[in-house]
Amino acid sequence: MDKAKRRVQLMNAARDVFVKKGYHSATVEDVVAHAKVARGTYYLYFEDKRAALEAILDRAFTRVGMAIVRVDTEDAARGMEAQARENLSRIVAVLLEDPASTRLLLSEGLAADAQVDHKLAAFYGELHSLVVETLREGQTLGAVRPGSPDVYAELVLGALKQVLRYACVSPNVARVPAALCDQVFSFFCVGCLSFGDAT
Amino acid sequence: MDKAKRRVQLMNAARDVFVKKGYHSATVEDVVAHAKVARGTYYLYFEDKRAALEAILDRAFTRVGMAIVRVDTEDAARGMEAQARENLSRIVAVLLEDPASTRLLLSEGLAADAQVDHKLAAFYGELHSLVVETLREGQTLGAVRPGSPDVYAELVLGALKQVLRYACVSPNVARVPAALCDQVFSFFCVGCLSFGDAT
DNA sequence: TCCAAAGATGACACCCGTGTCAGTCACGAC
DNA sequence: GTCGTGACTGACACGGGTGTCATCTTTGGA
Repeated sequence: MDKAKRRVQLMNAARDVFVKKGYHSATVEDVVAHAKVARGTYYLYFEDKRAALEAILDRAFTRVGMAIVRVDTEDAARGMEAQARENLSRIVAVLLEDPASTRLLLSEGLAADAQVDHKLAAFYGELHSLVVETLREGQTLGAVRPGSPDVYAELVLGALKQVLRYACVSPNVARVPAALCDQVFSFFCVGCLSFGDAT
Repeated sequence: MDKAKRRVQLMNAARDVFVKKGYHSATVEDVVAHAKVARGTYYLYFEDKRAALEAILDRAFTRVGMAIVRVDTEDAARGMEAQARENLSRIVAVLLEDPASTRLLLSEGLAADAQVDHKLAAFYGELHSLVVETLREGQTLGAVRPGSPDVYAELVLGALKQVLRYACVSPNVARVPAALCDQVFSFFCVGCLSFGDAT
């Protein structure tokens, strides 16, 4: 088995173990047991326990990054709404492809190692900025309602994160990603309450 | 200093330390140092490290629980919209009162101890059920748009959690809770995108 | 003033996970 | 066949955090 393969094998074992037991309760011993490999082997591929988690997250970052395409306001052929909608389904599709990694990606907070937390925070920070910028632009074009873009960004990202976490945990929801995306998108467009316009 | 006071003192010290260093990197030593007390004293008030976190969360659960008032569909004097809005501001107010505890409450996931995670999951599970039930009732009354109540519940809770986490971390946003609540409520009512109705 | 009881202390022993490293194994080259 | 290289192994030593407990301190009642 070549080096890259083994590394991936260890990453996937780590991913599964981390999801199952939680990063902290999981031991390197658990990981190598799951990968059917000796403890020493792990350290040939990763510096320490954290390194595997970082590798898993980096892989997830890359995947998500590739799924995001900036909305082109000039492209008349594909309306902004359609582009936004497609972005959403692409992102959802990518994240549901590997639910275990997604769960790790979404377990932000006081969770893991300080260094990893920092990395996650940076990722979400960039995401936040991207969304804020997009929303701001949308506001000048009248496609986004007035209001603080920062707050909107948190609302949108939070809703999305939570629903994806939910979908990754109870996979029956994830059976029909299209339906999920539709409801999420409609939620962003018209909310869920039908009281009069509540500005 | 009486027993109850000291217990609260230790809880608050633990809360601050846990938020600052993260639950796992924080040691009991850190907690007692912050509380200006000896290590042994801690164990007079809590069985182990986890117990303090559990106590903090229990306190937070209670506070949130008291802030939630079931919407009375019969009460003509106070419309449902007003009641919902008041619920929102009450909850936000309570959570912003003690940002540190709130951050711990919101750090769901693969984070802390398995037992604590279980407790948190149960709390959010109940919250989810409550929201789902409310939304379902709202749908029969035409106050909630059609769509899966489960998905709506996750979207609403996720958005709320994220925006509150944000407010607890960067307190400048929390300066005007009323404005925050307004934007959140409007988000739930009409979304943030103003494309045509996107069902 | 003295004593008892409750509260507080911190040195200590234990545990458990980590990371290392000297040795084994498998495989391809000659 | 045998030699060399690179992957793999797992026993071991180390470190750091936990929880305990024998001892000290404080308080308040007699």
